[in-house]
Amino acid sequence: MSDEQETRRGIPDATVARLPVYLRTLSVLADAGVATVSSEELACAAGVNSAKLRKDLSHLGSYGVRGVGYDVEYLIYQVGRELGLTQDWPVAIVGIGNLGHALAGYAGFATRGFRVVALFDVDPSVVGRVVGGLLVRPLGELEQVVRSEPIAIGVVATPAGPAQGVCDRLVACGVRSVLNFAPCVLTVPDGVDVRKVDLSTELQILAYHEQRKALRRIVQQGDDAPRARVGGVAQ
Amino acid sequence: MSDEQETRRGIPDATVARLPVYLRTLSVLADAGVATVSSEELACAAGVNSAKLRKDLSHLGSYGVRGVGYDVEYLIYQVGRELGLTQDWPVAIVGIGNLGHALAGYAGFATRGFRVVALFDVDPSVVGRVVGGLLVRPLGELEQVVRSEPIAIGVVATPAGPAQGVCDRLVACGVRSVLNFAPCVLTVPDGVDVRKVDLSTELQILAYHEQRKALRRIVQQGDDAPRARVGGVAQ
DNA sequence: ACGACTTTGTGCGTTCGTTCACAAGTGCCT
DNA sequence: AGGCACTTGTGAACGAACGCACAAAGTCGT
Ligand SMILES: NC(=O)c1ccc[n+]([C@@H]2O[C@H](COP(=O)([O-])OP(=O)(O)OC[C@H]3O[C@@H](n4cnc5c(N)ncnc54)[C@H](O)[C@@H]3O)[C@@H](O)[C@H]2O)c1
Ligand SMILES: NC(=O)c1ccc[n+]([C@@H]2O[C@H](COP(=O)([O-])OP(=O)(O)OC[C@H]3O[C@@H](n4cnc5c(N)ncnc54)[C@H](O)[C@@H]3O)[C@@H](O)[C@H]2O)c1
Repeated sequence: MSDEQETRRGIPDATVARLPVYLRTLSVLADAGVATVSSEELACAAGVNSAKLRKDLSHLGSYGVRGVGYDVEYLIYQVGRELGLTQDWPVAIVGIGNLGHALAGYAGFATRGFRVVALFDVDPSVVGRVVGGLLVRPLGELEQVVRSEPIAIGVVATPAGPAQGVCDRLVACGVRSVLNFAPCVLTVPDGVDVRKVDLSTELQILAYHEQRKALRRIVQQGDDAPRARVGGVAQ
Repeated sequence: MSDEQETRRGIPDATVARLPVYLRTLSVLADAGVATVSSEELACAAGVNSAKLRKDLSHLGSYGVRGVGYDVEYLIYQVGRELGLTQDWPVAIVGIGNLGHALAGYAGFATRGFRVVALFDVDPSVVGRVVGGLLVRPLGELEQVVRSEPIAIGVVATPAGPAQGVCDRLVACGVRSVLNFAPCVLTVPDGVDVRKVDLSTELQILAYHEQRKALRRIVQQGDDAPRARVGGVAQ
């Protein structure tokens, strides 16, 4: 497998999704003063299989040393570079409600090359206020601001209703990466990436497994105190 | 495949992860007064392939009618039942900071069978306050409350440092499903499910693709221009 | 009653991802 | 220098998931 292939084809999605986990784990190790780490140790700390970790890292190049392991600092640099974290990515957040407030004030953004540079909302009682050190602007200024600041990533934290419209406006201004918190499917043109963070979905997946575990327990033992009350159906 | 097999073996993970999306899409259709829907229509609205949708739904049983489609209300009931949403799942949130506030006040919880029944924090300036209609309790009361209320799902919204400790205490009280917002890997015994919501990871994945798109654009800059524009392909 | 039409449910080939197992490479110790 | 202990990187087998394509099964109009 040539380097050119790797560059052209890109890294498998499943691997890309795990790189941030490795990066965070490596940072913890670095802070603890660890200089080198084996795939076994790192995999354990990251909660994955060690063969998978080695294969993942092999997509970036041969940065390990056989018989020794990986140099923590060097690997942090390489993973960060692959993820594009050596650049500074300007982020705009639209919808400064409960969630938007939390996002705007989140320190975890800045520590990894992401910089929140603009906040937007339509609510007159929110517009003009300062949240997380930034002024909340009226939605009408979106086009102007997004075009002057080179916004790379748009975060949609509005209710589901206006989400598609907001997304369309972001895309029209050249934003090609969107992080969506609204519980709806966003349709975008080719070349634009959307990722969805959906709390309800996560809870429902947990509920499925929880129900399954409860069911199995009943089948096996016949008598066990249920942890959930059977109640009214909520839509 | 027999129904018993299906019940015993469970539904593929990939399918379970999509069921909530179908459910939400169906709810929107129901609110719009749509009585029946074809797999093609529903798949389009949910943003998936129609064959995939049919295969997903086939795991629940044969609830469609050939030549017609699926009855919206009936399918909502069946999907909800499979996900365990006919039950009421008591939820506890630990860590009522920026994010915890947003979660505690989130209406989307209640509408889907999840009921936040307890909030915990260690910060004296937060403990005792009422957030989202609920009293924030000191962490010391966790064991007592989680055992008296039959908490099914624990949400960890503390910083990464105390997250594992909080998780351990929840698990020790019988909680077998945990939703983790802290940027760290939680280790739990067998039989306990953990799902992680990680904003930084999502942003980093977007950054990877963004960098890739920028790179490709540079490579192609000398060549023909037509590819540069973002096309309006409907999907 | 019947045929044309619509749509589901699924068998099957393909692609993608995971895991095993080991050869090849590296450092250390004698 | 040479053997030994350790670890990486990867070929290969396996398994999960996807999507095409189509037969079976139903509806609807006449
Ligand atoms: N709060 C949570 O814990 C949580 C969890 C999961 C998902 N969500 C989702 O995240 C989104 C935001 O949640 P929230 O709790 O912050 O809701 P919210 O109602 O508190 O905030 C929404 C904000 O968006 C603003 N807004 C409305 N229309 C807008 C528009 N067209 N352009 C710009 N801003 C607009 C509103 O003025 C408001 O400030 C919702 O879609 C919600 O379903 C929230
Ligand atoms: N705010 C965001 O947008 C955001 C986004 C992604 C991830 N996160 C993560 O979610 C977590 C919470 O974020 P936040 O912004 O709300 O942070 P925060 O500092 O505002 O809130 C943390 C809360 O946890 C409480 N806490 C600390 N130790 C505790 C313990 N042992 N037991 C119970 N409570 C404890 C603190 O008193 C505080 O109220 C963090 O791990 C953060 O990295 C936050």
